Amino acid sequence: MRSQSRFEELVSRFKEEEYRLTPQRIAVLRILANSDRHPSAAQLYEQVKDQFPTTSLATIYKTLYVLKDMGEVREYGFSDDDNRYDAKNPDPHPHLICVNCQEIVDAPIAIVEDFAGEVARRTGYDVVSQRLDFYGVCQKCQRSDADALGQYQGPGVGEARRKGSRSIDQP
Amino acid sequence: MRSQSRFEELVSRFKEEEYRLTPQRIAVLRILANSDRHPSAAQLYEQVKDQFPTTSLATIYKTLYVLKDMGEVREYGFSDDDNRYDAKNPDPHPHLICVNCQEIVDAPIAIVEDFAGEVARRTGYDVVSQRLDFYGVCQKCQRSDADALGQYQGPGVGEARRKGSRSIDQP
DNA sequence: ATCCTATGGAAAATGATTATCTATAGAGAA
DNA sequence: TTCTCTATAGATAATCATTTTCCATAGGAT
Repeated sequence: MRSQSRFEELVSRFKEEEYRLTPQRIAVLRILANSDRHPSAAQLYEQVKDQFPTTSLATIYKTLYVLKDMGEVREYGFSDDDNRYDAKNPDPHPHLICVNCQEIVDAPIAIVEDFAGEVARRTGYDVVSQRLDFYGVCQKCQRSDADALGQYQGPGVGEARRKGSRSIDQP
Repeated sequence: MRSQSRFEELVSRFKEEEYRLTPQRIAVLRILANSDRHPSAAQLYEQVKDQFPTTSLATIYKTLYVLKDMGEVREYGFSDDDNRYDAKNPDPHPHLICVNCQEIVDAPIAIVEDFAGEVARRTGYDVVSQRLDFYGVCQKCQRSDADALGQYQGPGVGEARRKGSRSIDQP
């Protein structure tokens, strides 16, 4: 399957760049390669701890640092929540973020390149990357929590949340 | 002019919602209404301090909290830098971010709605908001620093920066 | 003027991320 | 295998943006 090959790809990149492959790192790579949920460092930590109870958060961050350094992971910052990481597909691509269940999934949209080109043409910018996030209510939440949208009051409205409150901002 | 009326609009909103208009808050509102550079809290603080030397950062954050609560400011988070605020136009709209001089300006693009509609149609999401950031080299930097692009090595590549290092990530 | 409450300011608290330090594990050479 | 050497893991402290607390005071209404 594809995610398996992505894992092997990451392993190869580590060897290429002459980074050591430790069990903890392999665990992180495996989770990242198989996760399409864009986990946070803390979430990665929780999962790795199941296999290696003595692992520390620092190890997670160090591994992510290496991956960033190689360009194999993409880091997404949110104003109210901790960073999320996408190593399954580190190239920029649009995301869908559910304002109800907080899930982040990839948006199967290809028009992005045209859009970036249009921006470049109109502004004179040399566009090299992009970030496209769409906030909304996913289909599952539309069914199970029919008034989720009714409670939404517009961008930036509502209770402000602390940095560590495990929720995504900017609806 | 338009920015002046935006300032008055913010003042009216404060009165509407029965928030008190203190000199410090007025200073923050004035800066935000006139700034198209999406300042950080620290940058706002520096400017307000010129007029009110005893102002504290907490006051800035409290004022921003009120504005967020009213939906009159939009908060943008980056993984390596502090949050930026846009109260001039709090509705979601695309931004251009120069990877060289770090300036953030609005992208004069209207197609966004079509794009969001397309996403909604294809994914079944109830899209309520969006965030569109385009990273590139602005025209000024293309002229003054011709090899800025040559040094760019792709998304997520390069030195990782500390949270407080005054630079925007995710090129 | 008086009272009441929201606000400003200072300082402490919080929490994500990064840096430091040391013991150890990995990889290669003998 | 055994020995070296260096990179890494883990624990802990440090950093820094952001939030909270606490109290004196300013704003607005009566």
